[in-house]
Amino acid sequence: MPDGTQKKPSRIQQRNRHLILDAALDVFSAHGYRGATLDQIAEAAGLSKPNILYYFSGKEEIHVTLLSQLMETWLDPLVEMDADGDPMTELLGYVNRKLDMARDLPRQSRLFAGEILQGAPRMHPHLMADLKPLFDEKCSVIQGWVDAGKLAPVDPGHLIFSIWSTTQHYADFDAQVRVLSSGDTMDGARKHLNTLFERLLAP
Amino acid sequence: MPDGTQKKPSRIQQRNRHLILDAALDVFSAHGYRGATLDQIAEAAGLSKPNILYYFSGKEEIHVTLLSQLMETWLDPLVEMDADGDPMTELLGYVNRKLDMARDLPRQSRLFAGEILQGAPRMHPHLMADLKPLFDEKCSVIQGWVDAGKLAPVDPGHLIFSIWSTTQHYADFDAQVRVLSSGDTMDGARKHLNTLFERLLAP
DNA sequence: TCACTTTTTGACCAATTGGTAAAGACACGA
DNA sequence: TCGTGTCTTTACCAATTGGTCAAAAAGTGA
Repeated sequence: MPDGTQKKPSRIQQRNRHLILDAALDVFSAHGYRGATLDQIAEAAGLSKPNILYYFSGKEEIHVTLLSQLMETWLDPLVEMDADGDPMTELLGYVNRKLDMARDLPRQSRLFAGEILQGAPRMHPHLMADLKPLFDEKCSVIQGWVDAGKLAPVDPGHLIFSIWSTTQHYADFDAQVRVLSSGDTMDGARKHLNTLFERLLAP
Repeated sequence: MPDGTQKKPSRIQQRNRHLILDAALDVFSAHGYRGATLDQIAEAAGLSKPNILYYFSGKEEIHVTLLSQLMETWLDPLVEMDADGDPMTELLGYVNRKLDMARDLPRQSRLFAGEILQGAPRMHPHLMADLKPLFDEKCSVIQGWVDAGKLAPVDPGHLIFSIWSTTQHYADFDAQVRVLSSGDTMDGARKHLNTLFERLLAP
């Protein structure tokens, strides 16, 4: 088995681990943890099942690896929100970055949503360790902006929830959105959400 | 087996079908379709597995029954939105009714979310047949309000998406919300969402 | 080329899962 | 009380699933 403690993963190891994780993202995001099978992942990756288990110790390790990687990507746009910038610009920028992610990384969004939906059994520690402190910090920043009169009074926590829910909706509920709307969904969504949060936040 | 074509389901049939559906709602909403097992449902219902299959022809029929029942409940608050009422009152009323549902029926919300998240494999027909016409109708109503100058210009479809996403977020992402907030979440949510939509929609 | 390591595979489990068959327990009107 | 239809259980499948193992194949450096 590939020794995790060694420094240099071979070219082949890098390629195959990447193939597996990408295939697993497809399968897990489409069917959920329990609904995904190693056979499906193996076929999507173009490898045999035992070969997959040569690179990962089991189904759960693949899932956890995916979730860990996801956490970084997920927090990134929020990290970028700058306490010293213009409040409205920063917040609308955050909204638009989240909307970009819903458009460009829908599989990741659905993987995350599925995990939370089922009570975050595998992600709870990550939420506590990584998300919570960042969330609290950014809430303080927003509260500071409100106190300085640069934003209309708003509950920072619920504001962030609103940004998350409205943007991720277009990835997570895509099947529903597609039934109900025709054509240029994302353009309309962007315009609508910018208006929504601008009107909410203008002092 | 209980003949579905007959008029009178016995007292026992009613009770047991109800027991099964309630247990299944627990299990399906917590683990998703594939993640739920008949044994779990049977145990939660306090019946044996073959006994469950005496009342339902299989796992899928239980799920579909649940989804069909859910559709009615789910559309109800939107049906109630009255074209002849005061636009702002009607829309805020809708927001608050959806928030009530997120608070009182989180299992149903999660069952629905899980189904959509996985591409609505079993619900797509229902969405087309029931949800779509209602959605279109209410979009027209809202557009009428906008045209009459009673609301700020807004895209009706995306407005409805925003209402759905922000309210259901508190049920579907409950695990995350609970990590991040303390105590009186629902009260704060209600105040925040009323402000948000009032500010968006005030002409 | 050869020895040695890394990668891949085919054959195989044990456990779980959705589902069945048939016998038994129960309810209830005559 | 009996007989008939409703309900429940015991015992069982066949298929799927996550995972193992030893051996074969493919690289790799000298």
